[in-house]
Amino acid sequence: MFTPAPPSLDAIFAALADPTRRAILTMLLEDDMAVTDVAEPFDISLAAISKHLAILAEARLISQEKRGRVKWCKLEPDAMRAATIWIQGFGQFDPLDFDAFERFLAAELPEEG
Amino acid sequence: MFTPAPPSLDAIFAALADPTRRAILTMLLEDDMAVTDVAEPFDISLAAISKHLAILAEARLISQEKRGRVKWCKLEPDAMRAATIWIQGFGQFDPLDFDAFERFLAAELPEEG
DNA sequence: AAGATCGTCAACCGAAAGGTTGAATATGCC
DNA sequence: GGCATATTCAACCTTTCGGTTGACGATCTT
Repeated sequence: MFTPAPPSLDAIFAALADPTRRAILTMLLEDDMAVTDVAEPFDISLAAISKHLAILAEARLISQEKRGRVKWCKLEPDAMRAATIWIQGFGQFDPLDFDAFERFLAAELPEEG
Repeated sequence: MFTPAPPSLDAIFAALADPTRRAILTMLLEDDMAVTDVAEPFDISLAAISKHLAILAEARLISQEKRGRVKWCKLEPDAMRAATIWIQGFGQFDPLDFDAFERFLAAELPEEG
């Protein structure tokens, strides 16, 4: 198809809900990567990684371009921006207990590396 | 438990991945609501809504307080903020094709009301 | 006390998620 | 051509998800 359907918030948030996929996105922040290289640090099969990448691509969080036998994966920030925009539709949150928030982040973020 | 576990990004994004739950959050933006009133506009059973609310509460996107026989649901923006913070860890996205982005929003947002 | 209302629980269901393995399909290299 | 590499496909399995229904425990009302 020439004009593919826009990614849904369903697809975007669902894609982001999996820790493996979030880790993949973080890896792609560094550089574009081939599927095999994406798979390398994980303990799951290459086929499973391939599926994860398909889900990320479906949500348009990444794009995939095949050059030769290698399929390159590239971060596509637009979909993530769409997610934040939706969330920010919830308005200016009240200015808030930043200490508690920092503690929350300190506890949460190491989980992802 | 006195200090419940912090919500995981897994739970937050998974909670946001469902359109019914996003609609509920949007409703709660207006005002705190009782479970029955949350359920009213939807075509699914009260039990199903109750489960959705439990998932939102587990992710700490809402809190629930029982007063009398009524359980009040209240938006809790911290978890959403955590989600945006994670996403924004992806850095300053390149300034971008706003036309395309506007078109994307026009196509996507009506779905949620 | 009786009856209505609010909400959850428990058991069940079909579909989707996330994983596996083995075969298949391209492509690159000698 | 023949072999190795890169990736996906197909079939399968188990667990989770989103829904249903009916019974139940609380709580208000009369």
